[in-house]
Amino acid sequence: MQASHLAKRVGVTAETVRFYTRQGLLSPQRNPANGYHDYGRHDEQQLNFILKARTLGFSLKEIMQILQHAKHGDSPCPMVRDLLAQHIPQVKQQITELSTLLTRMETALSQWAVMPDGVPKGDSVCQLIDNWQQNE
Amino acid sequence: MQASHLAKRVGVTAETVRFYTRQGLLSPQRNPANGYHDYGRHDEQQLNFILKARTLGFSLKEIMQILQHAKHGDSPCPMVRDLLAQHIPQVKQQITELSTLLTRMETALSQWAVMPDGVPKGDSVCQLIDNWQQNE
DNA sequence: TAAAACCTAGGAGTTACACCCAAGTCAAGC
DNA sequence: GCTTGACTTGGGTGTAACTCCTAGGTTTTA
Repeated sequence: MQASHLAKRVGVTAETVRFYTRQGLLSPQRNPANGYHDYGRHDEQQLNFILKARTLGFSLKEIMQILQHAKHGDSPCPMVRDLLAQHIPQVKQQITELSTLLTRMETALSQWAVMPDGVPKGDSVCQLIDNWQQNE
Repeated sequence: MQASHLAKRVGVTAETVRFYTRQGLLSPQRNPANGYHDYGRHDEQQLNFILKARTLGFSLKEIMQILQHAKHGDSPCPMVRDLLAQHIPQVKQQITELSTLLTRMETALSQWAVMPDGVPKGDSVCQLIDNWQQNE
């Protein structure tokens, strides 16, 4: 199976398949006739694994480690649990930060609604921002 | 004023000051004696502007455009309002995506609590992920 | 005077791809 | 047999906002 064929089957671009291959996340055999990558059932399974792991927030680097663990015959499951447990507070943190940012943005926009535009003068660039106070 | 001095005054690292300078966001004069950057009151004002804009979610590229607008003598305020208004739905979208991810992660973790670790066999890498269903 | 602490320009590393390139391959139609 | 189009390959670039590092020059301090 060629890269684009596998890509279509699992619903990603051929670029992504080639990228994962270059990164060593997929290790297809070669077609000796032309040197093309030859993806098989195992590669498709592994690609699906990668995509599910991505959906759960694992990075490619982490997925690589999981795959290598598994190739050694070790159960990667404890590592997978640990990583996921570590990710959760990080995602919460990101959500908190973005929520704070959103509030800040909405507050600023509503404050600016009643402020006039100004022409830059002196060291002032934009009075909306220059005079904006970070009151949280 | 040297980079590290300005950096301390506004509360960023000297690296950041140098980075902004290289990017053209700051344009300090030069000390003719040694070729060092010489930051003045205007640069400090502009750096504070950049940092406030960053706090409001503006990218360096956008800040660059705002600064260039202002340098032309045009009021950047309408652009600033527009950009901020455009950013708000994007941030909301990010929050939504992260919240979905968080739910997915927490659901998986709790489901996995009652599943045993498995040793990789056949084309299976990690049964936790392999058998994980994306039911949302 | 020598070490410590600064400065400079430039390049690399971070993430997960997307896009582009030149060169080779292959199936189809004429 | 030949062209055309669609594929493949490896390798390189670009993305955001820095941080870190290098090599070489400068300034300050003991």
